[in-house]
This record gives sequence, C-alpha cells and structure tokens, in this order.
Amino acid sequence: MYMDSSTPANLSGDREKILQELIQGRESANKLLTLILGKPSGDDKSSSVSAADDLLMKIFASFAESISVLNRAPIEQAFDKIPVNTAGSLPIGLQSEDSEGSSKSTSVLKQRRGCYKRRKTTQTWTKTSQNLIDDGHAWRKYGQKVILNTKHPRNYYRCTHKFDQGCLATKQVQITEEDPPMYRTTYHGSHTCQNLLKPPQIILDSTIPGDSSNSVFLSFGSTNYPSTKLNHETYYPSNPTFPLVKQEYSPNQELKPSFDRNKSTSADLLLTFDSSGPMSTLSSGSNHGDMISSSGAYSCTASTHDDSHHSFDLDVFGGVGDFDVSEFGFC
DNA sequence: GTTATTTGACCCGT
DNA sequence: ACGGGTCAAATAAC
Repeated sequence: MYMDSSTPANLSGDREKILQELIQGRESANKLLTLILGKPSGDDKSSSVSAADDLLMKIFASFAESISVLNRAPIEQAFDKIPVNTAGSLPIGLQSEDSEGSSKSTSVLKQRRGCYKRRKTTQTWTKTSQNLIDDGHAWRKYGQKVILNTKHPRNYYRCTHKFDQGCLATKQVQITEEDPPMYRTTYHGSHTCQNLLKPPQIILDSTIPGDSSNSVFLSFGSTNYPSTKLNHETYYPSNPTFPLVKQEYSPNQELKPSFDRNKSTSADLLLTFDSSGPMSTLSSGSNHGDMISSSGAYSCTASTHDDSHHSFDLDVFGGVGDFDVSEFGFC
C-alpha cells in the first residue's frame, strides 16, 4: 500500500519532524491539561471548552502529522508477520491456499486450523482500567485462553471489519490479578477500517460515569473533524488508529465485570503504548493516529528495537504520562 | 435466515 | 515441550 517506502535517510529526516510535531503536541496537551484540570469539576467546564477545543486542534494536527509521516514507512516494518488468512484481505475460505492440491488424509479444514503467521512487531499499547470501556470499534471475539498464573482467562478480539475491510486490529482483554481487579486491554495494530456506524469524531469527554472531576477523553485524528462539542459529548476518532474510550461498552461478555463497576473511578485508567514498528498499517492512509485518554492517569510508552531511543513525558494525563516516542518505529 | 460467541484444535515462538 | 495466539465448527443469539 505504500508506494514510496521510506529510505533510511528519509526515516532520519522524518524522525526529526515527528519529534518536533510530537513535542509540540505535548506542549499543547500540557496547556490543555492545565485548562481542564485546573477547572473545578462540574458545571462550569464549558467556559474552558472553547480554548480547549483550540488546543486540541493543535494537538490533533501535531499528532496527525506525525502519524502521517510514519505511515509512509514500509509496511513490512509494521507487520513482520500477518495472519495468513487475512493476507490480501480475503475472507477465509477464499484464500487460494494449498495450491499443490495435496490431499489431506484427515481433514483439510483441520489441517488449516490455526495456520497463521503470528505478528511479531505490530504496534501494541495497553490500557488498564477498572471498568470496561467502549473504544468505539466493533470487535468480535475470536478466542479465549487460560493464561498461566492468572485467575481469569484472556479474551481475544479482532476487528469486525477484518474481512470486509481488511482491518487487522486486534485486542486482548484480561482481568488482572490486582486487588481491585482491572481490565487490561492490549491493542494490536491500528484500525484501517471505516466505522460506518460511528462517524469519526474527536473526543473530549470529561464526564465518565463515576467521576466527573478530571477525566479527559482525547482523540488524536489526522482528519479535520470539527470539534464542535467538547463538553459532555462523545467524539469518535476519525479512523481510529487508537481506540476510542467511551463511557459504556454494551456488547458481549466484556460487559460482565466481576466487580461493581459503579465503584470504579475514571481516574484510574492507564494507557500504555508499547509498540514497535511504525504506526502504519495496510491503510492507504490519511487517518491514523487517533489517541484517546479517558482519565487523569494516562501514559503512553513506545520503544523500538533500535538503539536510538527518544523519550519524553506527555505530562498530559494526570502527570503520570510518559511518552516514549521511539516505539513508534521511526528509529 | 444472519451474525456473534464458545471452545477445542492447531500452529508458532521460545 | 510448553504457553500463547488463532482458526473454525458448533452453538447461541437475534
């Protein structure tokens, strides 16, 4: 999908640009944080919405530019290995496999089960929260595994549009062993699908159930959607590379917490980016890089296998943010 | 009827 | 060999 694969020289130049953009985004985000968190929780949030909106636009533009640059990187860096069955975005069963036509003594289907190439270096980021949240994407559960030394099984989800749009995004959800059980969601890959049900928007939502004081929804999109409402409204990512954190998540068993969701506070959401390879995926591209936070505590970390690591604090989300850019794969 | 979930089998990486 | 990730038939839900 990427005609102009970046040369190493280009990557070096891109890195500088990305760093500048991200740093600028951080500064804007800092201002935004001051704006929002500095305000008393409650009703008079609206007074800062306009300014916050402006700042958000800067943030979005910065991150979008970064993502855009990253998207020019060769896709091989993003996906060392991709599922066999989804290569070429063909539905399972339509893949032209077994070209030899070798006869399977047992069962063709059986032999094909589990046949895939495991992704190794897709970007991943982890989000931990006390309550389940809707990231705005349509997920479909495709597996569940009991993980060693864990009490709760790990659930595997893929994007609903995996086959119709070739979206390779997946996520894993697991309840942690912590005292207040937490839902740890690990996202793999970014969405390349167009979510028709939920039009792209940008979110700044400070009204998470259970806590309205310092909760912030942020979405960094590369497309320019007017952020007309920043208060009490849900914004969806333009083409969510990052998941959208929403207030409720209705479908499937993810919504059956083993504890009282009402007790949870929204300020305990952690988002950690831990990815390698560029942000780019199979998408052609202009809409990657939505980034969302839904709490006061929000950290994103990235690192590559490369030796040159860049790290800086986002300091946006409750001051605990640590944004390690290098993991975005442009090193 | 279609679509989503469950769950054991299967494959890959370590 | 083992643990983890994915597939896909069976089943459930709509």
